[in-house]
Amino acid sequence: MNRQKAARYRELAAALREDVQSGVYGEGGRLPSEEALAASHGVSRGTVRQALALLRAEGVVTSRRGTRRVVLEQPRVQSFAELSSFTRWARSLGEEPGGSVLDLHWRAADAIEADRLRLAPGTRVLWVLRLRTLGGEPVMVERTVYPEPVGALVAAMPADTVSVTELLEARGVVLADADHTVDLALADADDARLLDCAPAAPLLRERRRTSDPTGLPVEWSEDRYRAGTVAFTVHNSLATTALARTRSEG
Amino acid sequence: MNRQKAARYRELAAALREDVQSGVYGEGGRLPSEEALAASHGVSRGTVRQALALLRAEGVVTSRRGTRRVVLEQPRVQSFAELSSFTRWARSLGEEPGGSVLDLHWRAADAIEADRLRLAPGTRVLWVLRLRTLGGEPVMVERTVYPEPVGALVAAMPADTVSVTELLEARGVVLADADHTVDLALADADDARLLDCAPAAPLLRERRRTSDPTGLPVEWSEDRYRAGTVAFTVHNSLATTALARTRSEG
DNA sequence: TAGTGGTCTAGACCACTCG
DNA sequence: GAGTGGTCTAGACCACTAC
Repeated sequence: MNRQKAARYRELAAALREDVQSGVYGEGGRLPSEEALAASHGVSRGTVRQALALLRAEGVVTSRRGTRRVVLEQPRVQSFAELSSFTRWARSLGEEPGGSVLDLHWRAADAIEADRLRLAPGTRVLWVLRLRTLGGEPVMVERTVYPEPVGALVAAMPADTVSVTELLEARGVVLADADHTVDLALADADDARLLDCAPAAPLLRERRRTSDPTGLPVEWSEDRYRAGTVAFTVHNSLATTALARTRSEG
Repeated sequence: MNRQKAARYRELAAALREDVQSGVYGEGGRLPSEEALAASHGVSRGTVRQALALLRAEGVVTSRRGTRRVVLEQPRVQSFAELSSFTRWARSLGEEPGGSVLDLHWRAADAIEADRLRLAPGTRVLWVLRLRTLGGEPVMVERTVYPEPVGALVAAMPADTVSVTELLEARGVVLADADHTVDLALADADDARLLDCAPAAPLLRERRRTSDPTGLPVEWSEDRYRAGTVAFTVHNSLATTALARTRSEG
């Protein structure tokens, strides 16, 4: 099928991640030197460094010239896959994701949509309105726009499709990049009705454009979360950054 | 002073970033091959790859096996330094940052603060309340807690210090990692008074812990932005992620 | 001063894209 | 099949930390 062997450095990163998380070195403890890791895992120092760079980006370890790497507090990290898919995210939380398509139709892209999807205004796009639930409770209203080829795939999906993202991937659509903007919005009439909140109630809004490996936009979405249901967390460092979405602490 | 020569790959990244942004390759255009860049800049391919990895993380270019790298839409990227400092961020926007310390005192850390700063509960910490303005308009209320050594530096600062972060850095405090959580909060009485909004008005909340290169927490802060003034944006890809804060469009 | 991570090189092979 | 980026190696030197 679609299998391929993982790179050595990814395997190594996974192994080290597990060691760290099972407390082999202890929080605040020190990792072995790169040289030592290279020897003990039978790879070159370069490969060890690639693996450690991943852990660094995830906020699992620090790194500083002159000293061994230090184990940080356990971060909550999500893979790109979990971020792209509400369904995957919910499952990784151990919650039951649900959702229903409330509206779906083709229409001409307005100026904003065209800009976001890098299309000419007026190009045909598929517009979809979905309600997302977590354990049966309504949590988020999702308004998504798909360009022509992807939209056709979405439109052809059964009405009760649980995860659009997963099905798209099964159809060969590859998601590689996403731009998220998080801010605040007020519930409109639809939001209020669907999320069971007051009109003009504050919602956490995430707008997102996802692209394939070519840089071609695959979807543009505006998601509105009921207050207190989610928070977005980002770990960032001098070198790199990692995004996650969490269940709000309330 | 504190100067040091930048690494070759960072210089190269800066040069390429500039080329891309000045449209040398055009949006959607293709970069020269790694081999070609190595030759033309007189470095090895490894160094070129380090430089390109930076641009990849920033969302400036894509990368895919088998094809030249493609120029993406211009992303708004912020350095870690701009994210750590309200003042630097404001300046990079061309806006005039302002701020005033409204309250500042030593006290015993409560359970939450102790946890966030990885201290024992009851440890002495410095608590600071600040109002931040952009072009004279109140924009954000900042409640920050500093552990002992850093707190002493902050407490010793002149009351009209513009940028606490910059002054801390000048005093030798190095910021290396930050964890951000973005969600929604409702204005309490203080917020409402300071931000000139209604009590219980929705605000965009950012909670942040910043650490030094050792992994030792340096500050913990809860910032509340008036609705419509800022948004947080994140670019993330299969490999990496980059965070930014933007002036809200609304 | 010894040990460590950061940078850089030179070369190799592989997996993938595209004409 | 030619060209490209992804992975991996082996070795070198440097900057910094900590003793």
